[in-house]
Amino acid sequence: MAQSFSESVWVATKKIPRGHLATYQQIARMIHRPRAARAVGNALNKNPYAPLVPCHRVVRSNGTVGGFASGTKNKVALLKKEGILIKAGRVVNLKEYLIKL
DNA sequence: GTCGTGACTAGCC
DNA sequence: CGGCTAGCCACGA
Repeated sequence: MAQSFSESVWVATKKIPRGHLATYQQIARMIHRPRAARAVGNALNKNPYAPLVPCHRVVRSNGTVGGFASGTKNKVALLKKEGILIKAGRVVNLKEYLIKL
């Protein structure tokens, strides 16, 4: 499949199971670009699969939600709805929610 | 074809 | 512990 870097990002993000999270670095690693965490964020920002790609399940390696196009608060509320607790814009027990490769 | 920007990460002071 | 700098990749102008 001649998928572009961005497309690979969206595909990898879509694979995130409900109730689980992934870091930008993790996504970058999935697509064989462990140094492209920045590009991952850039791709998700422009993702044409808006509601299809759970970009809200992608957070920073630090556990902070980071920034989101539709408003971080909106994403935080959505994550909470999936059973993920957010505290002060940060994911609680991030390690427990992280997906396994 | 070159420059600048962005939802990042890791290292250094 | 906190802030800043450098490196990374892709895309738009």
